Amino acid sequence: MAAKKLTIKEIAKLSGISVSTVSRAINNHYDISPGTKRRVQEVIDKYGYVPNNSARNLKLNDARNIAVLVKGITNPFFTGMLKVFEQECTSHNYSLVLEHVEESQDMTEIAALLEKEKRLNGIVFLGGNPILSSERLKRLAAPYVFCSVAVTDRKKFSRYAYVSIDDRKEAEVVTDYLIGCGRKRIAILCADERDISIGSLRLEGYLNSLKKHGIEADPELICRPENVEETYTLENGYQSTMKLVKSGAKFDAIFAISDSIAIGCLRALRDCGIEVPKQVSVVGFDGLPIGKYLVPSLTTLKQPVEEMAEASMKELLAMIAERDRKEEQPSSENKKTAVNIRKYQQIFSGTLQERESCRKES
Amino acid sequence: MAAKKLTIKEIAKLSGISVSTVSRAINNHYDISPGTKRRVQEVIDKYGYVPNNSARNLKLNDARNIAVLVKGITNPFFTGMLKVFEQECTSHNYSLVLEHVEESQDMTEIAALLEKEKRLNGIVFLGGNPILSSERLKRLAAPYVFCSVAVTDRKKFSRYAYVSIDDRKEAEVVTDYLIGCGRKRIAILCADERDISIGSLRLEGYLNSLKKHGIEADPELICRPENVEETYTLENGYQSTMKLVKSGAKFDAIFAISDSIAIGCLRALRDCGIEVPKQVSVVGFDGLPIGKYLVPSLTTLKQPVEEMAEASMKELLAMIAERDRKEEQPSSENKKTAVNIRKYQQIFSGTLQERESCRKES
DNA sequence: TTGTACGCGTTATCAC
DNA sequence: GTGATAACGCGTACAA
Repeated sequence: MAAKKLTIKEIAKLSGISVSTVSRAINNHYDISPGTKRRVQEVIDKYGYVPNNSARNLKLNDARNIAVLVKGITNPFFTGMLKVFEQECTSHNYSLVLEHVEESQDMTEIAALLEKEKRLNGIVFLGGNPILSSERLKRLAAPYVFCSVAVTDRKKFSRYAYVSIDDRKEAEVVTDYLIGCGRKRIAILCADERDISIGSLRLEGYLNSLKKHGIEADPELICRPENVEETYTLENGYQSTMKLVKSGAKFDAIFAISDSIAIGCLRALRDCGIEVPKQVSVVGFDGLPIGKYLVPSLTTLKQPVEEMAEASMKELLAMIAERDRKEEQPSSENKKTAVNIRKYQQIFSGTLQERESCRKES
Repeated sequence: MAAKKLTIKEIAKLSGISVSTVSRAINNHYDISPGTKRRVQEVIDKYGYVPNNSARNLKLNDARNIAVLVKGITNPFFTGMLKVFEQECTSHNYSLVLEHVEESQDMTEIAALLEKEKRLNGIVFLGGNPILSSERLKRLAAPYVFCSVAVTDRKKFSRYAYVSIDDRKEAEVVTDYLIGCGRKRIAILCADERDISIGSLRLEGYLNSLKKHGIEADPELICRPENVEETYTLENGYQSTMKLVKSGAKFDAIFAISDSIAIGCLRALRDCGIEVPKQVSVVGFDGLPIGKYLVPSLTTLKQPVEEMAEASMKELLAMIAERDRKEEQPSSENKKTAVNIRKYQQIFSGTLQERESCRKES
């Protein structure tokens, strides 16, 4: 009755075989006879033995852990990615360590701690701003990849692997589109002034487009959240729009820098008796699945989330493999510098999905 | 330059103090002088030492891991909970191991493997159906709690800790409400016939309500998904509604058993030129934040997601603490049976949120 | 208050 | 092809 802990030693005893042979059987070593292997397997199955990962990790110095550090876990934009990360980890026999990072926290700091604590094999930085302590980053032993982090300055990122879209360009596409639809007074629901992440990039794209078309940017139409905890939320979209309407500013289109903001915006316009797209066109950003089902359905710039998540994982796994290879045959070169050497950088393209919230007639 | 691995031994050497004392310093033992403790801390800070968790786990036989097994990770209903789980884990110094379980997979099977592999301290079963291999469940050494799992049969669950709502009752509340609004021909967008989870419970609640009010259930109005991979999705709501409308059946209200389904439904009605709530009232279930912002805003039954997640974690942590206590002072009783002995079971109440998608006039 | 020595469960290296 | 044993990094009983 005493629930004796099942260890490899126990299994060895029960099967009348030495621990080393049992270990060989478990790990599919080449130098083991099919017969003994089968015998060991039978005992293992019978008692339901599962090796202790902690011991294994300690010995192998490999925990097979991949961490995903995400800023804003409730952001639906990340939800679709999370599933991909989880699947990729599982299929490659890694565990996914999910860590939510507060808005105010430094991702690199948490990563540094986590890396040592959990012996991470790799790290995905998901979302957030590009305030990177390159000092700390340099010290990370594990390969890492930035996914959907605002690449404000490519030079600054030149040493890192990242997967993202070109926020500036895509925001310009969106604005171009609105202008092409005949809109002249385009408001933007953007981020806080202190934002130095995708918020500022998308604003830049908007401004670039206006400039290109000879339209002067009107400060009245640049709406920033006030006293709002989180930018990319329904509530912020609602409040910002309300404020815009109440300001009395004239506008015939609104560019919301995320779909969540756009959805809140649509509701606010409705509450103000403003018809979409008859009086005002609205465009979102992200391409959340729900956009298609809204009334009116939401014109938006779709990001290829699954593909981006897949690309991130693929690259991370490749970097991990590369590093393992390097470590096996240590050459004269310094290992440290070789870790993130691939510098894989992929900018995905978004696609504008034209739907009801935007009217084309000028 | 050689990146020597930082171990407790290294720190000991660098600070001229023995390993055990360093260990004591790290773990805040009582029997250490403030002076040496400070000295050790300085060295640790200087070199950025972080203890190796694998070794620690192996020694303590405690990995401080809590696993969340979730069926349908992309379901927005779970997203809000995930954040709470993550926060609770972090604040109690546990790591969250997130594991997505495929629709067809057996959660208990995965739990059994994961438990041994990761030396889990506790398990949260999130969502999914109540097909439980009680044999396997009994074998789980770690405490576990079911969160938002359909409690079809309280007797069957009497031995487990769970947190949920009374799906049957709440669905009845929803249907009662529609009837109270003067609706007589109420369609339900429900789950597949094989469903034995919340889908069937909510259908039961619907049927109970009709019966109570002397309304005969019309098979034409019970809409089940066809060839749909996932039930609780926007697309399923859309398709089911389209089929209902095309069937020619007459109805003046629709009860969608989840908000996602309801949102798809609203869009389908719109595409069919059916006005909500003028011609048809629509009610959802779950209380997703987005419901408030839809046009029309969605009447729905709100589940207290955060509270439910908090309650689940609180209970799980309590069970873990209890078990630790028991193990320290092993009495005559069998440990095994004591593990999940608390049997904490909490049924939360939902709240009906009345909004635009439902009209009250009869 | 501090140091020494052992063991946690596993894998790899070496004999046989 | 198989078995004995050292080592991974840490915490702790025990000795000092």
